[in-house]
Amino acid sequence: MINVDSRSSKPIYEQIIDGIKENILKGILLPGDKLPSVRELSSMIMANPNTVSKAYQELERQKVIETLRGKGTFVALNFKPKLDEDSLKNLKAQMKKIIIEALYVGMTKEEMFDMIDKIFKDLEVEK
Amino acid sequence: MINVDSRSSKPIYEQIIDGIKENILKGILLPGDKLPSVRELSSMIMANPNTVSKAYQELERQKVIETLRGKGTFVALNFKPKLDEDSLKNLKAQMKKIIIEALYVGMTKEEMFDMIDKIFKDLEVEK
Amino acid sequence: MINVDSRSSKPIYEQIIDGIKENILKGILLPGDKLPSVRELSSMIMANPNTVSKAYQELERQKVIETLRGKGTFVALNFKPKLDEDSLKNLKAQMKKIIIEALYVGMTKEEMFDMIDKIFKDLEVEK
Amino acid sequence: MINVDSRSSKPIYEQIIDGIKENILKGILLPGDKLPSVRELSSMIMANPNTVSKAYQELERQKVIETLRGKGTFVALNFKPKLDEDSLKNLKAQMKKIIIEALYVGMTKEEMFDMIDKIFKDLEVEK
DNA sequence: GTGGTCTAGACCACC
DNA sequence: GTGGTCTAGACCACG
Repeated sequence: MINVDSRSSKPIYEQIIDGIKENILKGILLPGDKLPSVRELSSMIMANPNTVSKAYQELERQKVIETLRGKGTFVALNFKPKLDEDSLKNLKAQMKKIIIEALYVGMTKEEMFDMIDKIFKDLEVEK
Repeated sequence: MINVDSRSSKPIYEQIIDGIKENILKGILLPGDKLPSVRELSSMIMANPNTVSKAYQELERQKVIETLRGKGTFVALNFKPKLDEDSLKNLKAQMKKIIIEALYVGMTKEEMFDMIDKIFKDLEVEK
Repeated sequence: MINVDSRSSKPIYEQIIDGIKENILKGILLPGDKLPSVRELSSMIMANPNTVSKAYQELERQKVIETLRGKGTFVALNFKPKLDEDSLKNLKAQMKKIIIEALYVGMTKEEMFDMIDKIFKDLEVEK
Repeated sequence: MINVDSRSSKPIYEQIIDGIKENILKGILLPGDKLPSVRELSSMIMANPNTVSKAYQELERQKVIETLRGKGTFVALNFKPKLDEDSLKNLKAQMKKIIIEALYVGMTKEEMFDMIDKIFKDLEVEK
């Protein structure tokens, strides 16, 4: 379900966060679904429990998941996206960087849009 | 010319690398142009010479710039982008992450394409 | 295991790189083996941690070693040599220089081939 | 006659030294031949006179060339190669490094010997 | 514990 | 003047 690559330069806790968000977007995880416990997930992906815990905490901070004390962790029921200026600016900066990199390895604008289209299709597989 | 934010979580040397690449793409820096010396740039942006040096060395490794022995550092004359598989995969992964983030703050596909268009226009200012 | 001569004109970080590559070729270091940590190696060879770090980063860039986040640095499992034109040209230039030097101190072609054979034997000690 | 690449990481004065030695080995320059003056050569190869001067001094130290005061610089008449232990050790170390590099970009022993043969043929063109 | 980044300040080779 | 290397010592993110 979640792929974690300890060789990647991306921190493992970030990989977990992104993996869970991706599963929610794809509809594999639905609002109200129970997530594996910290211990379960940490043994599934061979990671340190502290690392999984950090990811869950961050997801909870972002209100993507909810912890019900004693019952476990669940995909939030009423997640409302909020588009604040800061995150928009941030996204734009990151996107800009990627575009510059892409131009520098020789990709054209068309190839980039194709790539993005593919990513969108990939995300809608299960919806 | 190059803006560096020492409070950003992005390493300073990366900001330098990205800034220079951006200036080249925009046509502000042309092939053959001399870059400020390590010491000059380091004092311009209030950073340590070693930090600037690291950025220059990485840019040279990528063949974006060239150093002429004892004369200084210059924008490479014949930069040839080469699209290797690794960097492509990497780009796609980063793009995916950003798209997921964008969807999570409520952006639509159209808004994303708009944003990308704006970035492209921004990069062509001087071309 | 790794000999470093601080009086040599060859930079220390290069000596580290070459030493590790040699140990891998000889089979003293096997794929997956853990390398000493930056701090360990730096104290072993009486060098600054930054110097060792630089060597490790260059080896990682060449995909000779891999770092696992927070766990340490390891000999890469699946190293695939790739023969690009640049490095080939470079090798030939270096080889030419050495041959010229050798002829200048009076070595014959045969003596050179003998020397090379010896080097090959030396590298296969543990294989 | 002598090719100098200011982009190369090899110091220019070394390129001059190697270039002259190569020309002598090839027979393009014969014992007793006059070399261009420092000023002539420096303007021919677009280098700083000091750099050419340094190269000539080093060649003279190695007894490869001789300076006759007021007359100019000449290829030495009676150059005798001397194979001392130090330079042999040095050559072997350099050769070892190159061989390791070559193995690391995937060359086989045969390909290396082929490469060396080609270099020898190249050096004997004019003999 | 691990490696990654940065600073301050030094020395060197090269041009 | 230029960049390249090294040291000493600090701080941080990550697991």
